[in-house]
Amino acid sequence: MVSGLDTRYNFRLVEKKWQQRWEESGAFHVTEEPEKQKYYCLVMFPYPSGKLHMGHVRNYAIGDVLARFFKMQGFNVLHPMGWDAFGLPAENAAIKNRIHPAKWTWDNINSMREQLKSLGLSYDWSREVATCHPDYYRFTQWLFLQLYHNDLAYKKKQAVNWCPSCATVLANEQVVAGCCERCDTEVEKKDLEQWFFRITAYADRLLEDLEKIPGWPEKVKLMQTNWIGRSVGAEVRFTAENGKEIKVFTTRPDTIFGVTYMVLAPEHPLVEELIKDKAEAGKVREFVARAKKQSELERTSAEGEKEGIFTGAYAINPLSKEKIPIWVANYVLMEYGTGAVMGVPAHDQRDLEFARKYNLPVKVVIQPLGRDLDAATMDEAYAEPGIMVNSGEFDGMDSEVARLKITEYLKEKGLGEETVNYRLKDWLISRQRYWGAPIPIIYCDRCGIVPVPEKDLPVLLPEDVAFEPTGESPLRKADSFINTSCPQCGAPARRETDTIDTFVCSSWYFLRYCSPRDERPFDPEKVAYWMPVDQYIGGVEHAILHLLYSRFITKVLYDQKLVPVDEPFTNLLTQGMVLKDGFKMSKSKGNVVSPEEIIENYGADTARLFILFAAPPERDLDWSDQGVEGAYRFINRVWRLVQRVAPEVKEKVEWDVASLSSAEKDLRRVIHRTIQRVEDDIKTRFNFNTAVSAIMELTNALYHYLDGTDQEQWHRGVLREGLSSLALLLAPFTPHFAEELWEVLGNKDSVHEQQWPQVDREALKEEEITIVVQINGRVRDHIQVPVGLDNKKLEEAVLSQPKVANLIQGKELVKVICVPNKLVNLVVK
RNA sequence: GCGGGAGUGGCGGAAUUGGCAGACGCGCCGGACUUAGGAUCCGGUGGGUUAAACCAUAAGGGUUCGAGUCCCUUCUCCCGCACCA
Repeated sequence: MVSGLDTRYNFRLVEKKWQQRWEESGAFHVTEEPEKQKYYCLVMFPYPSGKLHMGHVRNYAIGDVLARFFKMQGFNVLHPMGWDAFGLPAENAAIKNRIHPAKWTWDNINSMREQLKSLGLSYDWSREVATCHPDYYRFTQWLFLQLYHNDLAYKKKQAVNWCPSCATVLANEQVVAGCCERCDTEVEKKDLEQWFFRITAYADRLLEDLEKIPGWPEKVKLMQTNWIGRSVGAEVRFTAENGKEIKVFTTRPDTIFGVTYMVLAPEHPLVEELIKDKAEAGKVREFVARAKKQSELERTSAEGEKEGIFTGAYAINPLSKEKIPIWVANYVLMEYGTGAVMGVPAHDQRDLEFARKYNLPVKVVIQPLGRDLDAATMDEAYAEPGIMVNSGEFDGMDSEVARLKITEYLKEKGLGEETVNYRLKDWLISRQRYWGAPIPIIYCDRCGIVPVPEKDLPVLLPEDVAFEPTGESPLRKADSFINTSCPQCGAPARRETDTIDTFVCSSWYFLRYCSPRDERPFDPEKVAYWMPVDQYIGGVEHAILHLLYSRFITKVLYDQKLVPVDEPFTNLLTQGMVLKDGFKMSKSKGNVVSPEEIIENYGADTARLFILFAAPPERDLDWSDQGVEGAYRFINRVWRLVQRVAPEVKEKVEWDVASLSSAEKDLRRVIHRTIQRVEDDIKTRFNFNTAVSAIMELTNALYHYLDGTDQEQWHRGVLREGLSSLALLLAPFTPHFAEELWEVLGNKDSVHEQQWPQVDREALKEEEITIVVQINGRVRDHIQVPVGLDNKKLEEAVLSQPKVANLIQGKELVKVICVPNKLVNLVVK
C-alpha cells in the first residue's frame, strides 16, 4: 500500500518477527497442570482443500481471541488444530489430475498449515492430527470395533441413499432435500447390504441430555430435537379379512373410532398377500411399481398430490368392529412407524384430503366445545382436543383422557400398546470409496463376519491402486488388499472393501488432541484433565451431522467407561457466514476475497480485527473492503499514539491517586471502564465487535488527553497505565501488534504471558453524574449532581432549575419519578 | 404447512435489567497541516427547522410516568424440518 516516510506500522516485518519468536520459544505448547484450571478451546478442524477461505479466518480468529484471553486470565489453555483429511475431493482430484489422494491431501495440508501460521493463531502445533494418518485412522478403526463388540455396529440390507455422482451411499443426514449434500445430485434408492451404527439406541439420551448443555444455542438444540423426532403414541393391530395382522402407529389413539380406511406404503410386505386373489391385483401392482419408481424427492414433496388405490381388501377396526377398506398410497413411508397408517379424515388434514379425493367416508369422533362438526361438509380436519362422540364406552370423555384410556384398553385386550417412534434412523457408515479408513472386517467362508483383532490395526489403505473414472472404488480391485486370511481359522478370507464415513473420523478427534501421540486411542488421564471441550466454535451447518454424531460417540465411550464425560462440548458458538455483497463467496459468482491477499496487503492483525469488529460472531458478516481499511487505519492510529508517548513512559513512576487532576481521573475512569467492558464482552457475551469498539474509544480518549494537555503536564504514570492497558486489551485481537507495542513500551517479556489487567474499582467511581430530566417522558434538560444523591434532594435539584421551572410553569405537577443516578421524570398536566 | 430467528441512519452495527435511540467504524461534508493529499489531525453528520417544536427503531394497536426493548395484530426477509401418521 502507501509506503511511508511517515510512521506507518510495518506489519510485514512485525508479524513475521513475532511468529518466529512464538515458534522458537514454544509459546503455545501446553501440558497438563493439575493445579491450574484448564480451558479447552476448540475450533472445528478444516477439510484440507488447499485454500483457506474467509469463513476459516473468522472461525479461527474467534477461537484465538478466546484462547489468548483465557490464557491471560490464568487458565491452562488447550488450543489445538488438525485436519479432517479423508474425503471425496482428494479422490476426485486423483481421477482428474492423476495425483494420488494421499499426495494431494498432504500437499494441501502443508500449504494450509502455512496459511494458518501466517494468521498468528496460538495453536499448539505439536498436537496436530490428520485423520488420514495411519496413526489416527488406526483408532478410528478401533472405535468401529468398540461399537461392533457392543452390538452398536451391524450390517444389514436396506434401501439406502445412493448418490450416482459420488458413486457411494449416504447417511440420511447427508441427504438435503432429496439431494446429495456434497454435490447436489438427486439421490436414488438402492437395496444394498451396508454397515450401520445403532445411534437409535441412544435416541432418548441424545434428546434428554440436551438439557445438560445449556451452553448450546437453543436453535441447534431444537434442530437436534426435531431431527431425533421422538413421538409417543400407540401401535394398534388391525386384522385383515384373511386373518393377517396389520400394525399401524398412531399418536392419536383417541381417534380410532373415527377410522374409515387404512393405508399401506407401496413397499409394505403385506400388499402382495392382500391383493393376490382380488380383481384389483393388476392395477395395484402397477401402482406400486410406479410409486417405487418415483424419486424420493417426488414422493416426499409436501406439494405432491396424494395418490392411492384401493386394494380390494378390508380390515376390521379393532374398537368399532367396523369393516374398513385397505388402500395403498404414495404418501405413506415404509421407513417410518410400521409403514401403515389408519385414516381418520375428520381429525387429520392429510387424511381428510385423501378421503375427499377418493370419496371415502368421514366420521366425527371428537367434538370441539361450542360448535358441532359436520362430517359431510367439513373441509378442515379438527385435530384439537374435545369431547368424545361416536366412540362407544368412551363417549363424553375428554379426548386427552380418552387417549390414555384407549391405550390402556388396547393393551388389556391385546390389541396394541404404547410405543415411541423416532425419525432418527441408524447411521449408515459404509462408503464405497477409497480415501477413507477401511472398515476393519474380514469375511471368512467358514466363520462369517470376523472383526480384525485390535493388535492387527491399522488395516492400512493400499497405496498402489488405480484410479479410474468409472467412479468405482479402487479397493474393489485391489486383490492384495482384499485377499487375506481369517483371524479365527486361518483360512483364506476377504477384506471388507468399504471405508468408514468421514463423519466417524471427526466424531472423536477432540479426544485424540488430548494425547495425540499416544499408543492408545487416548490417554485416559489426559482426557480426564482436558475434557469436556469448554468452548467449541464452528459453522451452524454442522448443527445436526457432526454435532449429533460426536455426542453419540462420546456417550458410547462413556458407557464403556473409556471417557469420563457423556457430553463432549460444554459451550457451543455457531458463527455466521462470511458474505460478499450479500452473497456467499463463490468462484462462479466471482466475489471471492482471498485471505492470502488481505494478509499480504494489510497484515493478519488487520484481517482479524476487521472480521471481529464488523459483526457479532453469530451473525452473517458482509465483507467490506472499506471496513478493512478502517481496521488498518485504527492499528496505525494506535501505533502513532504509542510512538508519540512511549519515550516518555518507559520508566515506571510512583504516583498517588489523590494528586490526580480531574482530567487524569477521567482518563483513568475510561481506562478501567474499558478493561471491564472488554473483559465482559469477551467472556460472557462473545461480542467481540463491541469489545473492539470499546478499545477504539479508549484510544480516542488517550488522544484527547494528550491533545488537551501540555506535554510537560502529561501524567507519565496514568499514560503508562493507559498504554499498557491498550496493549494488553489488544493482545487477543491483534496479537503481533500487541507484542510490538508491549516491546516498544519497554517490556522484555511477551504480552501474552501477562495477566489480564485488573479493574481498579476506585478509578471507576464518579463524584458527579449527569441526570436526564424528562417532562412527561420527553428529555428536556440535563443536570450535574453529586453521585448517590437521594430522591428527595434530586427532585429538589431538578425543580430548582430555571429551565425546568419555566417549562412546567402554570401546570400541575402530578407525579415525580426518580431513578437514582440516572433520570428524573416530571409528570405534569 | 410447522418450528426458530431477524427487521434500527446512506452502510456495518450499538443500546447488557423498560430509563438520553443511533456508541464504535465506514461513507459523506467542512476545516487545519501541506507543493500536493487517496496520509494525518480536528469538527460536523437520522429527518425536519433560521432556531425550536415536532417526527423517527418494518406497519398498526396496547400496557407504562417512560417502549427499539413487554403484550396483541399484520407485513417482509433469512434459517431449519418438510406428507413422520
